[in-house]
Amino acid sequence: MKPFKISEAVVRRLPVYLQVLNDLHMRDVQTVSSQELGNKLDLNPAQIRKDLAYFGDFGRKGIGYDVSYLIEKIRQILKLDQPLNVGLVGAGNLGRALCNYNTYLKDNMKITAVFDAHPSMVGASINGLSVLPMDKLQETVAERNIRIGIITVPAVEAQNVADRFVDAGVAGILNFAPTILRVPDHVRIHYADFTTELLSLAYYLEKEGDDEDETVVD
Amino acid sequence: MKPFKISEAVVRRLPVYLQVLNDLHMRDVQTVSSQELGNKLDLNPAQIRKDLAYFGDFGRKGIGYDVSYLIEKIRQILKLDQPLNVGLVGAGNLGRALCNYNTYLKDNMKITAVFDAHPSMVGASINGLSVLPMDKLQETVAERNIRIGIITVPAVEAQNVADRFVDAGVAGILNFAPTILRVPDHVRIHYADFTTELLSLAYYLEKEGDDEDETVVD
DNA sequence: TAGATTGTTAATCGATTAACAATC
DNA sequence: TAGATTGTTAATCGATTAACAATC
Repeated sequence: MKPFKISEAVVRRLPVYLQVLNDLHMRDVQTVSSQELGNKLDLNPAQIRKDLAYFGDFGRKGIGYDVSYLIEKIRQILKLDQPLNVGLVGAGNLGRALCNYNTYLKDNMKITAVFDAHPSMVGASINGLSVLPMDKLQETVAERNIRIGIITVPAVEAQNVADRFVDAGVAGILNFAPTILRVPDHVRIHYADFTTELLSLAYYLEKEGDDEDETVVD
Repeated sequence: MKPFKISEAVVRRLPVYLQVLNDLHMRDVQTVSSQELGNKLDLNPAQIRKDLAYFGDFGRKGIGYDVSYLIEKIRQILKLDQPLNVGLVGAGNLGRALCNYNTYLKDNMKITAVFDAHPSMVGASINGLSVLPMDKLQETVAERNIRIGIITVPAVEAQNVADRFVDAGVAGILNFAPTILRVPDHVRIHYADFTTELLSLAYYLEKEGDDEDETVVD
């Protein structure tokens, strides 16, 4: 077969599949069908099969998917089968929360450096990491082979931090600040701004006392 | 015109428009065209015009959109023109971070109660709020008219907390735990799991030493 | 008036779903 | 073998984009 591009929608579902599969694995489930996965995720089974089939023939007709094998394969696809070092700028509440989440980002992906522009914050210890000053960013990214930068600073400082990460040579950025950032094409940027989720959630709330499901405009 | 449903993709873009418009407003920009908005957001101008036109005729031909007026209108659409109380369960690092973000969730949307199952955490003060025990959840949601619940507890406890929120009568839930939750149809649930964003970001990183933009499979 | 830009229809594009032969 | 379930093609659905008349 020839190379082809996988759509973002597909890639975005892979971590979700992984989540459910890890859960099944923990509960010693050996095999799962696209039907069962679809039930758990509220997705069409055909879509799940199609998503997985982009990357290979992972299932067995009449049987389903071997849970452990599929976990291994998805981890390979997401490149989680190799070490991936992450740096974080902004040692505030959110930054500290993410550092402590480190256990959740299974094995190979790891926050290995934390930076903060505030002199008073430098030297503090967060989950075993000593907070570094911003002027150490460039060299630390190189030394520790950091390939992803996480931004947890206020919106006004986010672009500046992004520029520093780009200069230092990271390949991807995850931005938690509620602002759009400009980065060169070769750097991939994802947004994790919960305010977007929260505000769009407000749209769907019924007026108090209402009962209907439909969202309407007249 | 007759009632019709607005797609999720459209609703999800509204908060992003609001973000950029607020920024323009702060910089005293009076008027903006769909072209300019499109440049800032990397979106097609026609898409922006179409999105806004679902809700009304907010622009002026030959001129563009009045920034203040459009902000007002989008806030109305998202129901941010009325008070909306939010409760949060899980006073860990992430929960505390969100409480401190309170200033970001402009004016009307506000975290007005924080709960935690840990007795040692109860009574602690977070950004002016005293942490309440879980058995106060039901009555507090009613008393303070809380309509959205935020979940920032570990994955294993998330479903239980969601059930409590549902029983207490919230209309929407924002879940930060990396797990899929089951809620009745009349409760709207949104996910703010950053691990999904982080793992899918890993997929797009070039292998070290590579240079090309294309993501391929063979 | 001439230039700009909206609101909207029609065309295009892409993603989801249904259906089914292959096969475990 | 009979039942189950994949991988994949074709059909459907929905979202994005282009184009342009209306009009400021």
